[in-house]
Formats: sequence, structure tokens, C-alpha cells
Amino acid sequence: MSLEIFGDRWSLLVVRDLMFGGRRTFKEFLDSGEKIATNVLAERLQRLEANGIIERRRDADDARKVNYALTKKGITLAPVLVEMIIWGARHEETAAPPEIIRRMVADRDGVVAEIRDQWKKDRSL
Amino acid sequence: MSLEIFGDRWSLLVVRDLMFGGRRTFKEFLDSGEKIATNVLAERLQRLEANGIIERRRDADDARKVNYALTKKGITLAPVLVEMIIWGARHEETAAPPEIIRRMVADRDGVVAEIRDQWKKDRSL
DNA sequence: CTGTATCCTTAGGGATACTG
DNA sequence: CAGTATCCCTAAGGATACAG
Repeated sequence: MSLEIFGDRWSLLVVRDLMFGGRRTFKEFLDSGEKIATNVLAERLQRLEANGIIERRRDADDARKVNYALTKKGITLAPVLVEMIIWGARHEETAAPPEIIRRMVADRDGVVAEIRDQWKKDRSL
Repeated sequence: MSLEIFGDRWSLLVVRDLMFGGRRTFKEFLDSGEKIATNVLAERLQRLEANGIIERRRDADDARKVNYALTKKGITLAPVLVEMIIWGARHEETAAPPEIIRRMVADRDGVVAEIRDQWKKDRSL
């Protein structure tokens, strides 16, 4: 089963950050609010890469930097993540849900389409 | 986050069995293919009940039997589960996907609606 | 910055026996 | 049948130091 991805808290968070959080570097993931250890993050990034969900490339400008990005396969996770987030928004008391989440609730498929378009743009740079 | 549910392999499997597998008793969950230990299953059933996802009732006929069922909140997980299953079907080589899964891929919202209707019927018995 | 390498602790979970 | 109760053990993960 695909539970390797869906059944894992940390993998889900990394994909979420990549998909909606605009985060792409090791450090950015680390600073994502939730406290993840460096070894754990490294292990998950490897696993996600092995599963073809993300890919890593060195930054063109700064050779020390590494950028992670969702692969074509990875971006297909959007509908699942969006559905999870909608569910969460409906069943937990969030003071004021961010704009993006309100839009998901109102127009799920529209937001998924946007996410895909944005990914294509970023990718073709 | 709702990761208490989504981030847990066993919880996901129980909900799946309840939603699509027609399983409702402790023993049926145990025999679900995946090998889950009795103590683990018991713990997850409690947790899911505490979270308002499932409810337990004694069988009307056989007092020794206990039936589990999705609550109103639990059934709202259908779109998420369906989306996960569709993703899985698309990215793993399953020899011959069961009918229900083929229907999900073809008509996601239709299947979700059916699941809900079926739940209502079962519930009003 | 992007990780490895260790160490150490704990929770999760398998196996099994047993109870109401 | 539907769980509890143990025991035991391993793998996951937190903390921290260090390296390329």
C-alpha cells in the first residue's frame, strides 16, 4: 500500500511544505514550525526521493545550497493533500484559517489546478 | 494537525475496512489481511472512538458481539480515503484492481456519494 | 548550508496467554 | 467473541556534535 507515504507524519509534512509552503531547502523544512530532527529530515528526504516523489538539485547560484522540488509524480499528490487539509479545516478549531485554506474549502478542484499550474511555471524556470 | 489520524497506518486501515470493506467487528478487522495485533487494534479502536470517528454498539441479537460503525464525522473522511486510494491505484502495479476502485478512478464524486448513501441506509436500520 | 554520525531513550508493536 | 494484560524487543526519533 501507499501507506509508506500517507501513513507517515513527517513525509506528509515535507510534501505539504513543498506544495503549499513554498519551502524548498533543508533549512526551510527544519524551520517549519514542527520540530523535526536533522537526521529524521534527511532520512525522509531520501525516502521521498527514492519513491520518486521529490528530486534534489544543487542551486545554480550557490553551490552549497540544495533545492528540493516535487516531481511529476509528486505533484499528483495535490488532490490528496488538499482533501486532507479541507478535512482538517472543517474539524479543528482554527482561529482564522489562512486564505489558501478558505479557497480550498470553497473550490477544491480550482485550487488543485492552480497548484499544478504554479508547479509547471516554477519547473520551467 | 489531523495527523493523529492521517499519519497513522493502522487507523487508516481500520477506517478503510469500515468504509469500503464492510467490516464491522473486532474479529473482522483482525482478519483483514494485514497482520495487526489484538492490543494494537484495541488501542486504535479506542483512539478513533475518542476522536469521534467511530462508535461502538452491542449487537442487538448477540449480546457478546460488538459492532463498530463510522459516525457522522467519520463518514466525512470518505473523500480523503477515496483520493488516497485513487492515487495508490494509479501509482502501484495492481494486477487487476477491484471493481470499486475502477469506479473511483472513473467517477470519484459519484462513488463518494454512494458511500454516503450506503452509510445512511445502514445507519437507519 | 546540508547534511552525517552517535548516543540514548521511549513508544510502538509483535507474540502470547488469559478473562468476562 | 471481544478484548486485557504482559513481556519483550526493535525501530523510530530526539539531542547534540561534527564534517564537507
